[in-house]
Amino acid sequence: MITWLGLDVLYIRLLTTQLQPYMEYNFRAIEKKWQEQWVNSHAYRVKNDSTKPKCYVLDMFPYPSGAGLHVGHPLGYISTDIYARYKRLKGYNVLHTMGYDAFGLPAEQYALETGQHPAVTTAHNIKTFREQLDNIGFCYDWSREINTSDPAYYKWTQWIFLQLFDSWYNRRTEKAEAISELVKIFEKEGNSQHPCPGDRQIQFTAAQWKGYTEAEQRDILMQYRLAFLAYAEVNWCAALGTVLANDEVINGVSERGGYPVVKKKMRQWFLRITEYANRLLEGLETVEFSDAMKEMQRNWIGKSQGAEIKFNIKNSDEQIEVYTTRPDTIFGVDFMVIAPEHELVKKITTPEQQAAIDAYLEYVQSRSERERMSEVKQITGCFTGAYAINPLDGREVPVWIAEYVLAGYGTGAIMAVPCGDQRDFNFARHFNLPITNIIGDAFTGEEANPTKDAILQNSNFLDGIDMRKGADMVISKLEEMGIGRRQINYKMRDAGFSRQRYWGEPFPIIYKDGIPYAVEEKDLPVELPHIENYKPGPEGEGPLANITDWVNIAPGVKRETNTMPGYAGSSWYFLRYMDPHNTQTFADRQISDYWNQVDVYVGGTEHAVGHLLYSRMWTKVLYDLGHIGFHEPFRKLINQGMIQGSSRFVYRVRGTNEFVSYGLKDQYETDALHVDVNIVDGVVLDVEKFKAWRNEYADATFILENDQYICGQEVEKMSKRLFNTVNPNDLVSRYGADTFRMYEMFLGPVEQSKPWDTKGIEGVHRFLKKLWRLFADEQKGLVVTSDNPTPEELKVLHTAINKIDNATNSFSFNTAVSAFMICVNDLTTLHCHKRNILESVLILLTPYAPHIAEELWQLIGFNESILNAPYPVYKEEYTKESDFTYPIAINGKTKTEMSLPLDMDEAGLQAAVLANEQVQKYLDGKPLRKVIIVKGRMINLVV
RNA sequence: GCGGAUGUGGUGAAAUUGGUAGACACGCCAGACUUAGGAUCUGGUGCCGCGAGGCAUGGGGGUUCGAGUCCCUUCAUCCGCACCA
Repeated sequence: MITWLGLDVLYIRLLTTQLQPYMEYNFRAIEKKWQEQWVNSHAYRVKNDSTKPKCYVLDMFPYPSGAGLHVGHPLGYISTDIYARYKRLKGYNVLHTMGYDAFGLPAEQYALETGQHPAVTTAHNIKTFREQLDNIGFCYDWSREINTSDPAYYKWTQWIFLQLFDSWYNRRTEKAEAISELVKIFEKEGNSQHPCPGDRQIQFTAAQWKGYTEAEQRDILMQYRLAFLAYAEVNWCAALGTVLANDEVINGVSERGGYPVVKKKMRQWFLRITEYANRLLEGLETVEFSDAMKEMQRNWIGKSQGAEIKFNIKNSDEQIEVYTTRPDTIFGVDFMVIAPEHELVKKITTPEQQAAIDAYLEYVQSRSERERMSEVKQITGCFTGAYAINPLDGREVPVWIAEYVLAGYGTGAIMAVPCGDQRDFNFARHFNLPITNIIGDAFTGEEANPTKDAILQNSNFLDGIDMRKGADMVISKLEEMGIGRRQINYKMRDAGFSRQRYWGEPFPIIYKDGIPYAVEEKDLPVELPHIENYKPGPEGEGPLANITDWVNIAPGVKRETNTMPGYAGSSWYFLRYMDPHNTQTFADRQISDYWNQVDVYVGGTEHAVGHLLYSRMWTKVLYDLGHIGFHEPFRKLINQGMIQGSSRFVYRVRGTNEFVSYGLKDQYETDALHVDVNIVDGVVLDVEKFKAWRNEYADATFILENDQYICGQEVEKMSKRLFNTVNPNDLVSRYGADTFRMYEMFLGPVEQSKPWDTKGIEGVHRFLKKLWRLFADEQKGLVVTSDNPTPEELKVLHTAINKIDNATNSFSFNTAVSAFMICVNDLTTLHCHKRNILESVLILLTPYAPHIAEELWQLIGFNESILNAPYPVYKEEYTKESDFTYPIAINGKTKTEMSLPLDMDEAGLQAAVLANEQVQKYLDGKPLRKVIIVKGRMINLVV
């Protein structure tokens, strides 16, 4: 009987699907069909010229990691995809592209462990990423795909590096200029007009310049170049024979293996980004970044105004130069602190203190910079035995070294004013140093007071003077005495640009007798040689140093063996998309003039100070040198929030293979173990899948509650290691790309971070099915009519147009999705199947759910793709109301409401409200004190 | 320690300029249809209260006729960092 019926139903189903093959929402078939169609018709090819206005919409391109794409990646990609499609419908020529930031440490690390060449794993990972991206139906112009590890791409990364190498920053014209121009200046007038940014001590006349050897001249030029060589400390791990990133060092030992890590000075490349500090700061005024983002960049650049002051050392010819933002506090200086790395340490330490200083230096050597920054409560330091002399009153104060003063900032030395600076105060307390109070009652003796508004005391000629005024007086006095000067300082440091690694861009630099020269342009790219062994070279050099045939070009001629850091390729990739196949230049000037700035750039905040500052700097350099016509790369920036993982836990009873459900776990001694979120439905574990998940769990037993195993949960970073990653492919195959796209948007504002939760996806899927039913009925087939729409239907449509247009334009995609739902719900209630209404709905929907929109568009008879349809225009006349339901409040609390004409004036409204019985009841005869009427908003009666 | 962000129902969230807090969803409850349903549809759902009503946007204070929104203060959570003088 049951079989009979079942077969019967099946038969009818088959019959109907054969007769009306498209009448149910078969998203799998629809999405596959249109994705193929779009590829075949080159639907997303973009031309570099058009009569339409241009719009450049860009994602931060991904590093193709082995873990593949997780649901966090597409959040930003879907946003830009919607925006790009929206702008296209609005009549723009839209550049929307994707590529891969393919150089990086993980691939090299993997190669070290497995012997697999990074090029091979990278290519494999890119393939995976591409498949995952294609699944979601993005409108990228894939003919413009780029890969930073492709020689055809990094040829131009190297070329731009050479532009930096061949340039200097002219502080007079405030822009980068060719080194050859600088040489002409030196030949004419020496460097008196252009003090050396790398070393202020360097001063010479034209005659002296001409007398220098080539080596000497090039040494000097190196101090001016925007890409330059200098010595800097790196984290050196002797046991691993390699240099480590800060991340890889934990508590002074290597993360891998736990070997000791010390600092080692190495000659490395730097970018002189500090010369651009002020322009990077000013440029922020011209771009649309969030205030938070601008604030972070400003803080990173860290412009401060202050003074440099020289202190003599007692019984010595040496001087300590300090930078301070508070010259007004100079009479409150109770001691000096210099960085342990400071070159003066050797010179001024007294014999009695030598042993203590040596011991302290050894201690500092073991401390990572990160530790020195974050461990504030631990106060350490050591007295050098030397005394500095306050230049204004001759007071002698002890000179200490301490790790809280860093060599890289300012002059690497500070004058300590314990009554005004908390760190100095703590230091003085800890070492029992006397504290001079120069701010009277403002200083309690219990903590420092960094005020700028006190009246100075105990301050010699500044007594009774306001601090702000005092600062100026001190600077003038010091300048007069020739021992100090006003100085603007930036906390940003020059950017380290060398990595002792294999998987990065080789430098286009050769050394002749130790002097660096640029590789000729015609010899670019300097290709990364293929190697079999990824082990580091001698003395911490990169693996390239091992390839002697490659390194040694001729006797006395060697290649640079460092490679460029991860951010090299990403600092200019947005330019390459414009003209990706050009072999003559990185991007044709006419084409980059056409596309100009990226109009909207979307990516995570983690790049706030790295990538975004570097790419802004590179853009400015290329602009200065005349290669492009704009000096800020990104006109508008949207920061997508981080999708966090929502981890699930099972609780194993200690020493057994038995797992106890969350609610009962406290009755046992258990260990919490991460379990793959993909085998958990909500918090309910699929026990069978769990057993199959890993061999060790095959025989697992369970203590259930209500016949279910309930998992614990916690929000953590989404990571393969925590088994909380969700692959978009799984969701796409279950619900379709359109549902997935809309669900990611429906989750909340793009900018907001939130844990991933698949729960609500059903609601979005239901919405699309409901939309489908406005067009087609499984039994009756297509139900769209040509009837004229009613005012009510037009109102629903135009309310939706208005809301969705505005929401899309302002990246408020979550509210747009809800507007779609409201629209479809309303049309369903109205039984509206009219093409006049539905056509517009489909166009509105195209950016969000392009596959279903295109399918229905074709179903209702269009031959042309919906991708180029004209965006509906909102007409206010359809949504206008004549009445408004006023909330009536008494003393600010809403008590009732009244529907009144919108054009009624205030007097009329007041009369109508007071005449209302309900209102009279609430007023209860109390005298009216005030009536507040906001037309079209609310009415408030104050009694 | 510094910098940035975020706190609204059981959950994700919504709320132009200060003007009806909780739209839209998820979940849950009840019901309809159905052999069945992880399908579809209808109704309900912030909290307390039988009710009138009261209370609600992390806590406390303030400005205002009116505050999720503005100001002060405080707590919690997340992210970043180079103790930046």
